[in-house]
Amino acid sequence: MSGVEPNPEQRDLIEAIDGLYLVDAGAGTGKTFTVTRRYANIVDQHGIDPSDVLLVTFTNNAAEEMRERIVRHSEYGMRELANAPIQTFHSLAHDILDEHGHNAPTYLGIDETITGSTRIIEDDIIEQALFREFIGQFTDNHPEYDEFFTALSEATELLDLIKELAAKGVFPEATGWYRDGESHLDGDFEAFETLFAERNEPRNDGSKQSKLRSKLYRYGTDKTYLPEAPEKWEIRGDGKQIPADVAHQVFEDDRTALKQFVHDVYHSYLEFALRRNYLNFGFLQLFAFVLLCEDHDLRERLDYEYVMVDEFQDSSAIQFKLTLLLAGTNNVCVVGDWKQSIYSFQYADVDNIREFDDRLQRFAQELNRDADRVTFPTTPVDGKQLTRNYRSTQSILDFSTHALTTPATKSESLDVETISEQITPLNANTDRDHSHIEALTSEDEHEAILAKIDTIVDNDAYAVEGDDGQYRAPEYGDIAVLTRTRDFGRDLLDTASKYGLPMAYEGGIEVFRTDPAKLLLAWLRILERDADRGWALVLEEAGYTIDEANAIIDREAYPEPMVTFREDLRELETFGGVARRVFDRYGRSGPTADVVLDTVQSVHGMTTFTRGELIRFIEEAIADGSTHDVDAGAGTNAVTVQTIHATKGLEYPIVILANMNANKFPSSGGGGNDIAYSDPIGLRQRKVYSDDAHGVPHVYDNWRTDVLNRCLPQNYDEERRLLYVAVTRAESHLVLTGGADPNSFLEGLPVTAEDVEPDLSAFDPEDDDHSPYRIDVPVPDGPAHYSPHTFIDDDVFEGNTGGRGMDYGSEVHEFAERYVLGETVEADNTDKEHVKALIDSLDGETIPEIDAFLPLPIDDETVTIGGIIDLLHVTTESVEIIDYKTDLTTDAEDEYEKQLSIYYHVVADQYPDRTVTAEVFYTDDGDRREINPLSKTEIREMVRSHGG
DNA sequence: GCGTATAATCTTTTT
DNA sequence: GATTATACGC
Repeated sequence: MSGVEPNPEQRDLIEAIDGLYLVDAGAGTGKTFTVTRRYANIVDQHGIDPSDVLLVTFTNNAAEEMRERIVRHSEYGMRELANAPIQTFHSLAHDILDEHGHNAPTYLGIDETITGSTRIIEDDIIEQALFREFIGQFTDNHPEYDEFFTALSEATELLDLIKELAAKGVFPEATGWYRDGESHLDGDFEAFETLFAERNEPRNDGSKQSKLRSKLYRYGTDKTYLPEAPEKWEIRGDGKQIPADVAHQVFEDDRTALKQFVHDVYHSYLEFALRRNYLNFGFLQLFAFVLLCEDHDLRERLDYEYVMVDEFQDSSAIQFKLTLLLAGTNNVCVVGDWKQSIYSFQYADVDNIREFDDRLQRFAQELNRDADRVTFPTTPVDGKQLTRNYRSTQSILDFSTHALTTPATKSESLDVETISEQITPLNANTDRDHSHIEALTSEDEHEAILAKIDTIVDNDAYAVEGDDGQYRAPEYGDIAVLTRTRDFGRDLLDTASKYGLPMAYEGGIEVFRTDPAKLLLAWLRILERDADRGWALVLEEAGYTIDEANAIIDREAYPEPMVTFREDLRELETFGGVARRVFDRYGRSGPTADVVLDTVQSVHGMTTFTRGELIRFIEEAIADGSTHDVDAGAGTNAVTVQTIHATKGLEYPIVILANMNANKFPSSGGGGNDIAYSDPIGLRQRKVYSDDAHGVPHVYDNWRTDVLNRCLPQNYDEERRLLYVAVTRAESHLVLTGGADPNSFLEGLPVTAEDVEPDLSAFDPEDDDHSPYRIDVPVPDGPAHYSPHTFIDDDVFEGNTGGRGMDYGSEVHEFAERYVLGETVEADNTDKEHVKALIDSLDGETIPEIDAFLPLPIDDETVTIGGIIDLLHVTTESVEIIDYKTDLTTDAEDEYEKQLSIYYHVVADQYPDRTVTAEVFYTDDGDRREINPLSKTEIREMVRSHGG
């Protein structure tokens, strides 16, 4: 990070506060620093107050960081800035609607209102579930649209389309489209024709057919077209190009019915959402835009004296327009870096920054068509640059520019010169440049990465700069592995844990693909119809072999405790309750389980799902791989694994860019939607429903859309920008890795990949996660209602410490725990020696200090009794519960069995397949005594008689 | 050696 | 759906 004093470029921007600015701020150039100082400079002016200055960021975290840093450098304190408009577009839109948006929907002919209780749906899969419910109603009410639904493979495609239209500013009114929305749906023939002509140019000086003609080779293959569709030879022509008039033929199509259909779905869904009292992120911006557009008084009241937008390359069309509506003067400053625009799937439009001037004029004109909405002059736009990079060495910066000019496929040709001209070169702030920029490939890429990490850690050749400016050998925490896909990261994490290398995954994970979710799904399936698939997983989890499980399922002779558990679950009224009980039983109380629980509970809260529908919901969530953020609780010194998208804005001394493999990065393909939209071609349907000559319904493919799709060039620019983002995270060293089939990025970048055979002999795979003895015992979700000690007669302990002091017991217990964990501890008294001898004598696995609890239905309530098991001795056949008794009481098993019975049932319920025993271990004389566990009924009696 | 036709193989990111 | 590898013809 830059020092306390801004450099001249930064100072220039900090001081230029009046007027329109487009700032090209490359990676690591101290953007946040400069923006916060500029903000401080603006509010330090006489007569300007934080409420006059809008500062937009794209994440809430970024907003908070900005706020904190401004506090440090302006005369304002946190309290004064707490309500200042430093926020995301979404939260700003939310605030505006909250305060003034009650009737905003009426501008679109919707009678519903937005209230303080209108919720914001953040979870995609929940919105999808609601949307399916909506579509169910819609199809019932609109049989006239049946043919569109017949041609649609998945209803939620319509939701994606609606979100895209909302992000581009295309909204429906009661009848027709808001403002000039419809023109977007009709596309732009001229723009299309340009693309078409480009794609249709013959190659190799006219000797080779055009790309377009080559692509149309498969026209009609595996397709059914209506009879009036042209033949393949008519479309392709007989020369090197396809006939020019094909452009007209495919573009001109009657889209009236399709537009009407999309309009009605869109408008009804807006009504549905408001009726159900929710909005998604896109609708938030939609209504804020409409409100600011229509309510001139409000717009003038709300507008800001100064507007700054950070990370402008991440903005969508609607956000650009919102910026214009919110600016009261031309004191508008947008800051960003087109090279880091990687969020197009979130409707970010890189041309907002790359073609800033054009868009500014066009949007302002559009908005001013019927009223003066953009009241300030939109020229001149002053360009500024930040070119001093405080993050990386010069060799990494030089390397990074190649990322933007490397072909993504073997055949892609790029205009390297034109691209290079658009890149503002960055200069490293440091003269030191000892960077390793390396590449490797290996059949076993995961192992090769681990071996590489092992080479790097503690190696002075890969020295990194410490906090004190001194160079030191790297540690695990200095390294980040970045990947294109989550899957690769997760697999790598598994491999790392196998070899005991500290590694943590940060970012969203596919929560529903995790263990807790699968267990929940299994039990829901069992509840629903004793489904074999459910039992199979539950039995496997309990340690049954596949053969044993199959036998049990065939005979429907399910283990007693499991049947009891199933009946317990039946009693529960909510899905959240079922989920909680399942997670409790399996001791899944981590953050992942929490997220699953939250999601299930909110599904229950927002929808009217039956159990069957919930099962389908989870199945779909698994299939979708929908993700949620989970707090992974990363270790202090561990290698970070992230997707490239998740790593934006961060930096690491050493970056390993992994999974540089064909078909992975960049990924190829991507299926077509049944209803698609793009700027030049507008709204299109890919399939058309029609009756054939015999009156039998058939779905036909739309030949026009088939040709149109092939006219749109495949564009890998964003993949290159992703590559660029990954490379520019590195401060000092960079390693690129690939597998057996490396991609063309790895082959095209100026670095030679060495093929390696990973040597992992240095690793000691302790592998305790994969022990055959592994056992998980349920841990309490909160404080237990009772400790087992409650039931033990106090007289047993009375005066039996033998003068050794009250802490003696804890000392022995602690010794035992540490000894089991393999720490070096000294047995300095006879009790400890006895404990040591005991532990040494046990084969299999020993697990110390395990929380255990037993939920026990008693009368109308569930009483939970919980405690800590001192030691579990586990083999593949048996589990032995051992409780150390350090007091001098002997022959007290009758009392101790009350305590150990609790533990016994917890473990026995969990592992019906193993022989479970419980015993006390008198540490004073090393005597072991097995107890006879009380039955659950006896325990119930015990609790009742105790007054519980 | 070059161009065209055909078959085989892969298919994501998240505020 | 798109790329790449391969077969085949000129």
